[in-house]
Amino acid sequence: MARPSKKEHLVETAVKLFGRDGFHATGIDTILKEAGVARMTLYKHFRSKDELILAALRRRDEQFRIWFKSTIEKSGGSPAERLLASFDVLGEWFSGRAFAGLPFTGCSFINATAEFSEANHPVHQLAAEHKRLILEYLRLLASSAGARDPDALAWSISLLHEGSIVTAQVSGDIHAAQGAKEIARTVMIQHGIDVSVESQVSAAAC
Amino acid sequence: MARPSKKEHLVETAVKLFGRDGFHATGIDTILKEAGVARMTLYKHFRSKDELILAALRRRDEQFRIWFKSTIEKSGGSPAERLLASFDVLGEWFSGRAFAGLPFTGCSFINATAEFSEANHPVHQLAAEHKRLILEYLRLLASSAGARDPDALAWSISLLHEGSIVTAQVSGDIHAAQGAKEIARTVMIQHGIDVSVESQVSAAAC
DNA sequence: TAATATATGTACAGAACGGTCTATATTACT
DNA sequence: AGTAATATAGACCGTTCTGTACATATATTA
Repeated sequence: MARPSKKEHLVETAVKLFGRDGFHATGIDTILKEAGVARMTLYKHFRSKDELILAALRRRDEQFRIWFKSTIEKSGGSPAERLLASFDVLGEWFSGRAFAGLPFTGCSFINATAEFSEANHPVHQLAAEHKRLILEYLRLLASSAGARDPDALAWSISLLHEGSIVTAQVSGDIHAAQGAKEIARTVMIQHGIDVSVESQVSAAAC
Repeated sequence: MARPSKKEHLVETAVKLFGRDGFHATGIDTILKEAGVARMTLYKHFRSKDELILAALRRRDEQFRIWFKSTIEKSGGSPAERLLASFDVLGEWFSGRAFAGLPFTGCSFINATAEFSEANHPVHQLAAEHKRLILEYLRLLASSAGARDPDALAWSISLLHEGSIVTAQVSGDIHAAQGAKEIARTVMIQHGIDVSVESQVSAAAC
């Protein structure tokens, strides 16, 4: 039965509830009830709750990175402009307008390391891998943008991302993304990239 | 009994275990056993686990801010140099050399908002207040340093702090603090503050 | 010494936890 | 149509969870 859905729906429900309430606070029963899936169906597909957590995070990684990249690409600017646009995309996320209107509750991977602090734990490692993949994408943009040191620039942008995520999460700061964007602009100039407002305006005018 | 106050010891044990394993994953019994305190002693002092969580976070807030400020002051430089020194202090924290050698497991307040995402929840509000108090201190330094816009500079430094904390936590990046410090230097220059290496060297030579 | 807090161990309540088992229903394939 | 595989609901298991009850013990202070 239901080849096209039950497992998927289960994982997506898990993504939502783990993201909102955390991993330890969210019980199996809650997920099953919300998803409308039988108990044994879960244990047919996953050995344990931990495996469901891993599956949910893998799904979230895929979902987030696809959304993140494609939304940046949609802005359609130069690589340098895309680096800056990444902060606008974060701002969309913080506002709750992305991801089916679900309220922003921070980055699930940062949150995961909060609950699984051991670096060796599969959940923690998955979180680290997620950040690595995002960093890789930023490195590509930094390189294309002609940065003197693409690794260093990508790393800095990533750090600004994390800072804005946490600032929005903890302090509810609406402008966390825009503030971080201004810092990014300064950093990019330091890396020999032209990010003058004029170049952006002219690009938008094209 | 208990001149070294059982209550104090209980709260400090709670700080340690909540910080390491998270709030929901840490049971009352674990804390009681580790602290060597009887069950009823806990419930004499606190109405519930939630109240113990709040007490632990209040203690952590006090402990951390005192350590943070005093360690910065010890560096003894100008306000501008202290803003930069804050990143060295974070680096000490990340390395695990601070706080009785307990391994770094991220910021307990960021972690708290991960487990209590509702902005109205007392735990979340306490976390926000902690960040506010740190920001206030940074504002003081930024102002003393002669920043053109002390609020904006303090906010930026705070964001860089958060970014380095999360980068160290998730990716185990040893150099997160030093990297953030370099960005901070750039930002401070942008705010009209002299942070040339020469001024630091000469200050150190005095 | 007597009075007063405070801390103790243990047992227990009631709910929720992760995970298993079974018996039934539904599907896909021959 | 018949068969084999799989999804279903829900009872059930042992454990752990927070929080309570009670009777005892210890330490300060008057």
